[in-house]
Formats: sequence, C-alpha cells, structure tokens
Amino acid sequence: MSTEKDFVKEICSRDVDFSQWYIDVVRKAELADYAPVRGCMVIRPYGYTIWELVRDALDDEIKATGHQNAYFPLLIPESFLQKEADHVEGFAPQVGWVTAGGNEELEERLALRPTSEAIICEMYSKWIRSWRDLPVMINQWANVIRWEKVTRLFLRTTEFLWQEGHTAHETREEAEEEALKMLDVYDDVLRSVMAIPAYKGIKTEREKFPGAEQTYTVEALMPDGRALQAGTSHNLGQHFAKVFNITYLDRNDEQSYVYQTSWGVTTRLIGALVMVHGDDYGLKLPPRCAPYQVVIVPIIYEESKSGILEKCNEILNELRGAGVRVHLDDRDGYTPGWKFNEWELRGVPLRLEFGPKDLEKGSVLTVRRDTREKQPIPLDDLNRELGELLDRIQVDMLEAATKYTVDHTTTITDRAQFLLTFKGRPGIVRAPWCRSGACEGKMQEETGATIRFLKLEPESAAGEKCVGCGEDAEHWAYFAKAY
RNA sequence: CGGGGCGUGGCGCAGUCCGGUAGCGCGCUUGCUUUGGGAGCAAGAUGUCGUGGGUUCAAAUCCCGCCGCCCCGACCA
Repeated sequence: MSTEKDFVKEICSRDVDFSQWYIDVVRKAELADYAPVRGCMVIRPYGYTIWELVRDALDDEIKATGHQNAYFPLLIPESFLQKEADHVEGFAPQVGWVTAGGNEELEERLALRPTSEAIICEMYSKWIRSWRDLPVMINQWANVIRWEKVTRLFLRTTEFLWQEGHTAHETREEAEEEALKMLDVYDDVLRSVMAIPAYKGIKTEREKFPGAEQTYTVEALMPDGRALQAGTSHNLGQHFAKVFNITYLDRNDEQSYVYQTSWGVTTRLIGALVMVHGDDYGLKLPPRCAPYQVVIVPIIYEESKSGILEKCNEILNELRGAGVRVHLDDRDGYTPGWKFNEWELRGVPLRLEFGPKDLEKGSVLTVRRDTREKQPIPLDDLNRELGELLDRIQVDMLEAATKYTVDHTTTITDRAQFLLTFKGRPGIVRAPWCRSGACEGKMQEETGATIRFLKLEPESAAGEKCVGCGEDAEHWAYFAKAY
C-alpha cells in the first residue's frame, strides 16, 4: 500500500516548488488555461463560476452601500489619458494601443483601458452641475488590459476582469469615508466569502496609486511568505477633478471641485484563493465560493446499483431544494477512488459517499475537504447537518488561514536582524520606519521587500530606530516581499 | 528587460553528446470483467519532433535566427 500522497500524481508538491504547484492546481482543477496570446488566459467554467460567486456577493455589497452599476467604453482617446501627468506616467509602460480601424490608420490612437479614471472623469465633468447631483456613486464590472512583462495565471495577466468603483463627493471627509467604507466591504467579502484574512492598511507615497492622494489596501499573506494586494481603495482628493474640470455649483453658490474615490478588486482574488487554502491534494474551496459545495459519489455494485442511484438522486434533489450547490457524480467507468481524488483536486468542500452499507443504515458518509474528516450522518437529518457542516468548514478555513497569517507576522526592531530575516521568506515583518521614501527604497534594494502598508491608524514607533537608516523612527511599517 | 532552464501523440518523459525510417508510461476509443481512496484483460487510434532557414545522400539529433513556456531578479492589481 502506498502513502496517500502518491495518489496525487498530477500536481507538484507545494513544498517542492510552490510556483509549479500553483500552476498545476489552476490547470488541473480546470480553473484556467493559457490562451494563444502571450500573457492571456481563458477562465474556464469552473474557475469562472468561482468568480461569479465572489462577484455576485461583492456586487450585492456594492449595491447595498448605495452604488449603481454602469458601463464605460474599452477604448480611451490618448489625449484623455494624458490629462493627468502622474497617471499617464504610472501607466504608460503598460498601455496597449489601437492604431487602426479596418484598413485606416486612426488620427488619434486609442488606449485599451488600463483603468477607467480618464474616461469616467470626462463623463463626470459633463454630468455634475450642482451639489444636488452629488454624490455620484458608480461601479463598473469590466475587463482591462495592461501590457505586463511577466505574467502568471490569475495573479498577473495581460487582460483581467475587475470591478472599479468611481465616486464623486462634496467634501474631503465624505470621500475619505467612502474610500474606507469600501475597504471594509472588501475585507468583509474576503473573509466571509473567500475565507481569506487580510490586513487593512495605508500605502506609502511610493506604493500608492498614480494620481491618488491616499491609497488603502487589503493585503493578504500567501503561504510562500509573500504578500498579495487583494484590493485597493483610493481617496483621489480633487486631483482628477482639477485635471478633468469636474466642477459644480456648491451650497454656497460657488464653483467647487468634487472630491473623488476609486476602488477595485480583480480576478487576482482567484489566485489568492488557490494559494491561501490549497494543499498537496489540490484546490480547497470554502463553501461560500465553491461551484459545488457538495459532491455525491455513489458506491455502485451491480446488484444494488438501481437502489443506490435512486437514493442518490433523492438526496440530490433534497439538497438542491434546500439551496445547496450539489453535484451527483454518476459517471460510469470511473471508480469511486478515482472520483474522490478528482473532486479533492477540484476543491469541493464536502463529499458524500453513499453505498449499500449506508443504504442499510439509513445514513450517508460525509468527508470534509479541509480536514479530511469522515463522519456518517443520518439521512433523516441530512439538510440540517449538512448546512451546519458547511458553515463550520467556512469558519474553520478562515480560522486556519488567520492563524497562518498571525503566526507569520513578526516584529523586528534590529536592522541587522531585519536584513538577515529577508534572506528567507519570513512573511510579514513589522518594523520601525522613519517615513522617508529614500529609506524605503533602500530597504527594497537591500532586501527585495517593500512596505506593504501602515496600519489605518499608523502605530507610533517613538523610541525605536528606523530599520533603514538608524535614525528615530516614526511609525511601525509592515514589510514583505510582494506579488 | 537581464540571468538560468525547457519545447518530441492530450499529459509526463526517453531518444540529441556520437545524424541512419520516432519510442515508453499515463490518458483516449471499443468490448468484457470490475467499483467503500486513482481497477484488470484484450483490441485500437493519435506525431509536419515549437518555428524559419542552413549543412548533409540522410536532421528530433549538427549550425544560425525567431517564437513560446517556466524559474530567479528590476516594474505592477
């Protein structure tokens, strides 16, 4: 008898080569595949369903917080993009261009949107006339194009799907409140739907969005010790309003510029989901974003086949009726063992095994994907027990991921030790910082790590010395190597 | 964009050094037996060896160019 691990022949072990493991899982679980164009991928039905579940949950939250969806065009005239200097400079190397329509060269080339600030601000300047028009709270679900040099499935692709919210307000305070509110929404969806724990924080000057006044982030730690920005929310101040001339007559009968925000999350979240929860058996999905929450595997012997299948279909219909996303794997020609491995690889949170023994006992065997724990439950009680079990899996997965994140967040005050620590993959390191950008750059050169965030209320590091320069530190910063 | 590695049936690889009619395992198709953790037997199908050129009687193999993928570094969600 071989060890259990030998069953997973198709994917690289996570400890052997994390990157290879990630790619294997994404492809073998049929989340995505490479497309013919460099850096582009096809999101396959199983992966897209996960995206739909996350998207729908987030969309509900976006609407519940007073926003409406709209759609702006993919093509942006070059002159629009160039209105905001920092913005252009930030995105210039990554913009794809349309230079011809049919056989005719265009007079002005058109950018494939890398983000929609330019086109949306242009429209806002037309639409906003009075303080009575404010706030404007619009979100769009769209694709964007960024010509990346190095791409990885879901984590960084030339084209990706995202949601971008763009709001305009009367006051700085209102914009600030909005930016922070949406950060909370992201944090909440990450935790409650994807079971991904994240730190909410502020980006430094160097790391913030081109053209933003303040950038907020939800930052999650991956099992290879690198941090991943899972979502961003920007307080844009009046920067874009001034450039795009978004003015209105305010309550004092004077022309004023609006205050704006923008915020977004992308299909990168799927990459985070794979990494945070997956193991050597493959994908591991939390119930709330699993295409199938439950898979039923019938154990078929010739003499009892029809009875087993009949009962399995009853179970299927009962669970479906209760709103569970459930699948009955009644394929011929695959052994139960084969199916067990396949559905584990694809991350289904809960498996039900049903065979002659269970029929006799009036129960069904449940097997959790996260803990691999097996437990028979009586058929009479199926609905209630399964609901509880799925809830528990969701909670336990968040807890496990949270424990990992906390365990791999360490505080270091000594410069030498700081440098040494980043020779490895220490996860997130909390260290004192003097707040100078030069120092930040130097640390990046020395360690490869960047400041991922400061706490929303930056923690005073009075009395400590900056790990970069040794001068008096101001605040605690959170360093990590990043995706 | 720099450094390294790899491109051979769907997948994983051997063959390349030393040129001589392309192979293995898995998967796939059909049939029978099977089915509680990746079943067995039998019969089958599947390749312009990434691509373009060159050398040669002869190229997966030697030479040059290009493309793609992966890993490690600089930029980004």
